[in-house]
Amino acid sequence: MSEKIIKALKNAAIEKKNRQDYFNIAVSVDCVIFGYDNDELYVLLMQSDLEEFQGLNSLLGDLVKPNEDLTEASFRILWERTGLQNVYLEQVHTFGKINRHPSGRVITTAYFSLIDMQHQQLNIAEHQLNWYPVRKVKRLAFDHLEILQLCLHQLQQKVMERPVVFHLLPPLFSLRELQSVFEAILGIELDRRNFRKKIAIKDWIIDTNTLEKEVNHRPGKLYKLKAGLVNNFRPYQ
Amino acid sequence: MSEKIIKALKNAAIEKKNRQDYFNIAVSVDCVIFGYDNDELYVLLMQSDLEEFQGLNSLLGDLVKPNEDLTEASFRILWERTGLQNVYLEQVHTFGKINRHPSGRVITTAYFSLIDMQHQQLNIAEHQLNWYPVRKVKRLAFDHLEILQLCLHQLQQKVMERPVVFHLLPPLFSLRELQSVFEAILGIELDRRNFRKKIAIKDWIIDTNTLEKEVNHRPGKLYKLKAGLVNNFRPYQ
DNA sequence: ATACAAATATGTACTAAAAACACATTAATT
DNA sequence: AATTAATGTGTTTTTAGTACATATTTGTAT
Repeated sequence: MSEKIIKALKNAAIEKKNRQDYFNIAVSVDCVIFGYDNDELYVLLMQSDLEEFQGLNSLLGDLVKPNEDLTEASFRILWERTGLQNVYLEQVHTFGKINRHPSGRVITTAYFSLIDMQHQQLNIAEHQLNWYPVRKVKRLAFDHLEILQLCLHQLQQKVMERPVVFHLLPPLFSLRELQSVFEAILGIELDRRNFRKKIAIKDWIIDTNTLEKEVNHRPGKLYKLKAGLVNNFRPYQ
Repeated sequence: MSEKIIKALKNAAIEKKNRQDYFNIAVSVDCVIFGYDNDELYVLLMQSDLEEFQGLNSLLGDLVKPNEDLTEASFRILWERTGLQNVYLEQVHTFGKINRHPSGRVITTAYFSLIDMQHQQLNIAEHQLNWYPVRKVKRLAFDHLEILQLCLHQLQQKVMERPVVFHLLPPLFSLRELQSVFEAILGIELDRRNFRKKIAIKDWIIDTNTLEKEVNHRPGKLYKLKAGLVNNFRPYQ
């Protein structure tokens, strides 16, 4: 982007008519909010009440405000719709097809977010949000299914390389739970012994010398994430 | 994105005043165009004639038109500025900081592109474009240095996994040239024997049973990319 | 024509990582 | 005390990656 834009913008500031030609694409963000519970990966969706998409669910999204960073907009959405702060967010892709939105030209930047749905208390009811198992989601409004699939794919790519899955778990977790999260995300079964070896090498977690409670079998050791490994947080306010 | 946007858009269509609140972010694309020549990775840059960035170079970019896909916009820029069609393009990231552009709110989606700068004939002169060795680029206008670095990083991540480097080479190339491209992108030296083994396993290239010409030493065999491996092309018109 | 220089071409031994696989241990339940 | 259902750990095998040396081909200089 360069002098061509500069001229366009300066002209736009002067000639109101021209302005319409350059400022007529709306910008939104959409959040794919992943959660994990009981060996299953979930995504948080809302009912679309748009005629065109009657009965379909959609991702949580909103237009970006003029004085708002893209990332800020995503944090705001999470805050407004779920009451959550300090959430892990990662940009994935920007979708820009001309007719992707029935009501006008809207480009959207997709983020995915990982939250501990078991222990974070969400204000789900008041915004008609619900958790759905990712593998059962077959249709969504807009191009949101494509967005969901790409975000899942990106998560799958990343999950063994970077310590991100811990955002889906409570602060203390067993190796069994950790393995289940990986299996839910990757959609495959893993060998327990090899998995533990791999995790040990990564040096992501610390043995807390405490044990699971309230399980009806031999309790597993509880681990926590090593400090200083995660920095992609940002509170909304 | 959902009913909230719908309402906003429908209101916007009716109330002109409101419209300004939603359609006041400009959208641009910026292209990081990589080329390769003589053991060096280059990037195509233009002079910024914006006062704020006097004497600095910038990437090639432009505002996205209301009736234009993001990808189309990138292909258009490449076509308009270089005369090239059938170029490899890949979206990398969208940059949305509020003050990233001195003349107004502009979010930009970055793409990188790989072209064969030795054999494609570019209309470089007429738009004051020049090739610069990537490793020597220390400053750019706007946030373009950050964009360049992220695109390079993404290219580095991708290069061993997917057959993309071939876009930087002519249709026939020697293993020596191929290795040099990898070395230029990754910024490290590779062992010739191990490199060849790795490439052989990937099954990306075919021996054409022809030899290099006009080299003042023993000529190497020429190879070509296997058919059907590349599908991310799109002509602009 | 011969020797030399500069590149291509290729194979093997060693090391590290990944995959396959089995048995002992703990705590709750009966 | 025996049973059940999980946790916890180690070894072998296979695969992939790294380090490394010599023969071959062509052009050039003598």
